[in-house]
Amino acid sequence: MRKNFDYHALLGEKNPLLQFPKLKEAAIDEFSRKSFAEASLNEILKTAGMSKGSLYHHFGDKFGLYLAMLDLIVEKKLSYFYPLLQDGLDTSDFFDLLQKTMKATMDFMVADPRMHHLSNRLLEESVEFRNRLLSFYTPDYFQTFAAYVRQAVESGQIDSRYPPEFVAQVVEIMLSSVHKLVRTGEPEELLETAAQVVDFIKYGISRR
Amino acid sequence: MRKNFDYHALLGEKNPLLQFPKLKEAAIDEFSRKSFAEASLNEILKTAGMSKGSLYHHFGDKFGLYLAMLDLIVEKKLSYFYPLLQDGLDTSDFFDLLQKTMKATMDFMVADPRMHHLSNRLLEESVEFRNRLLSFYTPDYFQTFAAYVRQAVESGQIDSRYPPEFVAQVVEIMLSSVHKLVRTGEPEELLETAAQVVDFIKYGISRR
DNA sequence: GATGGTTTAGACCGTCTGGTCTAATTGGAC
DNA sequence: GTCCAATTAGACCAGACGGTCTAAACCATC
Repeated sequence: MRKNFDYHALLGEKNPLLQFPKLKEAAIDEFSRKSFAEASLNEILKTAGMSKGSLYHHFGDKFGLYLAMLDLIVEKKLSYFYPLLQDGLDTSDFFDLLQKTMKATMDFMVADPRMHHLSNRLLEESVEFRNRLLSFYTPDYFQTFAAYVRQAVESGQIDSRYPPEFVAQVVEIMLSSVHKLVRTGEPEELLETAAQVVDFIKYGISRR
Repeated sequence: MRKNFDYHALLGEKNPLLQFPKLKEAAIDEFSRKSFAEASLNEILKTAGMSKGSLYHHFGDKFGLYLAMLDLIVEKKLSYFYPLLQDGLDTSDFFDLLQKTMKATMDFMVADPRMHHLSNRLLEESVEFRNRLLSFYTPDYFQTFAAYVRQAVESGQIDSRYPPEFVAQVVEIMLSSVHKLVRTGEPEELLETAAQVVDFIKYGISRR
């Protein structure tokens, strides 16, 4: 934790990473392959052709670089979901919402698998590390499916024999595992697989 | 890679780790919390109260220790599945097999969550590392569900609209995610959750 | 051109890493 | 007790790590 450095200045439009494209790429590359502790700052700097002085001047420390990078990724990921919310989405049709979310998640994953990997890798970091990152965002910034699931149970779309938390977990497991289900990444495959996954979540695999 | 050291001697009944219970515990602890590269050998040694000389004498290097530990874990995990195979299991009933596998996986996870974590963490290691480990086992040692799935598709238990590989992947995703679905770990909860998961995989979550 | 803040370069620091090596200790065979 | 191999202890090594710091370079303003 560096003194006299305001990490908040790294977020949003003034994110200094926007001015260092090579650093951004090098960071995403390294942090998607290794955990935060395992990733080598020296390696990132070498790849990006940046000096240590510059990095510490702009980002404070290793954590600052990670935070700045994550902010860009989060923004990128959200950009895949904004269209959904604008297109007059009917959030009362749970499975339609699920299918669109699944497709958006796959699009994001295919567009840059490194970012998808990085998101999943973050979930494996220590609680302290994740909490420290979360402290820079408002609590409801990352809303999960839990709310919609509860709604869908009440409206009778989801069978009430399952506890809502169970369903929410299952949905999140499938969303974070899309990379294991997509093969080529071609647009038509994504559409088909997204439909298939939702179909599976909806009706299961037994013969019908 | 250490010269003149036979890693194969670490496996099976003569696994030297069996003679160093504290080392075994320390290793499982560290390797379940950190990746192979991230884990600290010095920390393990300190915790186990063992000297560096001893470790390198018995295990060759860090990799040897990991291999020996993994061998014990694999054996432990298999011990949860042997009973299934012996009890005159009807492998033609896919969903019965699935439920028993699910329950065994949960039992294993609850008995020692560190081992379950470690198995999952291994899947995140580099391909080289995993291949190096796999080279010490016969190819069919870790059989997946793929064969049974294909069988179940042919016998009409699984809907043929899904590609068998898709179903196999989905099953493996759920099996590796049991820790996200089990809460207390009490025996009755495990039974219920195992049934619930299989029910979900079979029929989905839609109202019926 | 002079001034002064911003940015960059990279030598350097203490710490930790996995691994090596040698000397001391242990323990069974005779 | 003697011998010798197996085992243990831990000092030591080179290299990598994140981070600090100072001096140079840059650049806008006048």
